[in-house]
Amino acid sequence: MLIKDAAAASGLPAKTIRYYESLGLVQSRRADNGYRQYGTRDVERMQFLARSRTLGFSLEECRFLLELYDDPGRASAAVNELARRHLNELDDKIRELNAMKHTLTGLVSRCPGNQSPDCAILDSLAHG
Amino acid sequence: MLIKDAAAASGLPAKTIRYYESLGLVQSRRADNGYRQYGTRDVERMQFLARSRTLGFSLEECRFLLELYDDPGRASAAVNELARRHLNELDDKIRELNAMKHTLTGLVSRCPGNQSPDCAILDSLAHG
DNA sequence: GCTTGACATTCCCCCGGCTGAAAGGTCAAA
DNA sequence: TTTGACCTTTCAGCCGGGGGAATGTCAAGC
Repeated sequence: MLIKDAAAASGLPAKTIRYYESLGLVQSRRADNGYRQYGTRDVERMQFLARSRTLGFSLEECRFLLELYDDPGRASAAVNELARRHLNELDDKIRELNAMKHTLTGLVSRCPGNQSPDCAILDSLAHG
Repeated sequence: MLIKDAAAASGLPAKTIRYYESLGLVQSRRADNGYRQYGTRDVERMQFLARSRTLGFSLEECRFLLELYDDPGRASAAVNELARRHLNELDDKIRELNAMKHTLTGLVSRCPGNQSPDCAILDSLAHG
């Protein structure tokens, strides 16, 4: 299977697959012409990465998750711990975005949005 | 006022002030020795930028907001429109993070987190 | 007068996670 | 044989800065 088909099968762009290979997250055999060759196993690894990224894990976290996946002697506690840490980061980001949203929503409601220059948003940005 | 004091007064790191200057978001006079000199006006501009960034606006959006702020002939509609667009982006990001959170929360609750290798999180990453 | 330390300057590299472009090699079909 | 769709590598850039090197400036203390 060539990279384009692996990309279609995994959902990762071909460019991203090459990038992940440069980071050692994916391996590839090479055909005689130098083209990368992938099998089912490789595509599954890419899907694992794609799903991990969808959940917001960093590439280093993905690397760790793959290592755990490959290790039959793993303790699920290690996975659980990583996931909980990540959940906390997600909560932090969600809180931060909600704070932005609530502040901005209030400001937008007090900005007339017409042809006059008076604007609560600019006033707030300028003077706190 | 030297850059360190402007940093303390505005909340922006000195390094960030120089970076914003390189982007044309902030100006500076120079003393004879080449040091940047800032006045109240400059610090207010930095605070404007700091607050805009706190609300999640990109630097290009900040540039636009500053242009509007400087333009006495502005229509508040332009500000309102930008703010609403940004609110939509915030909503999109919040939704995305919440989707991650909900999926991951479910997986974490089904991962024992003990010494056994069986783990719903890894299972889900591996097989969807 | 001299040293010390805290400022300041410019410069370029690094982070994450890609994405695009350039310049070329390979291969099947028309 | 030529086209076009693949493939390869390498380099550069995006955003929003941060780190650190090498060097300049200046006030305070001895």
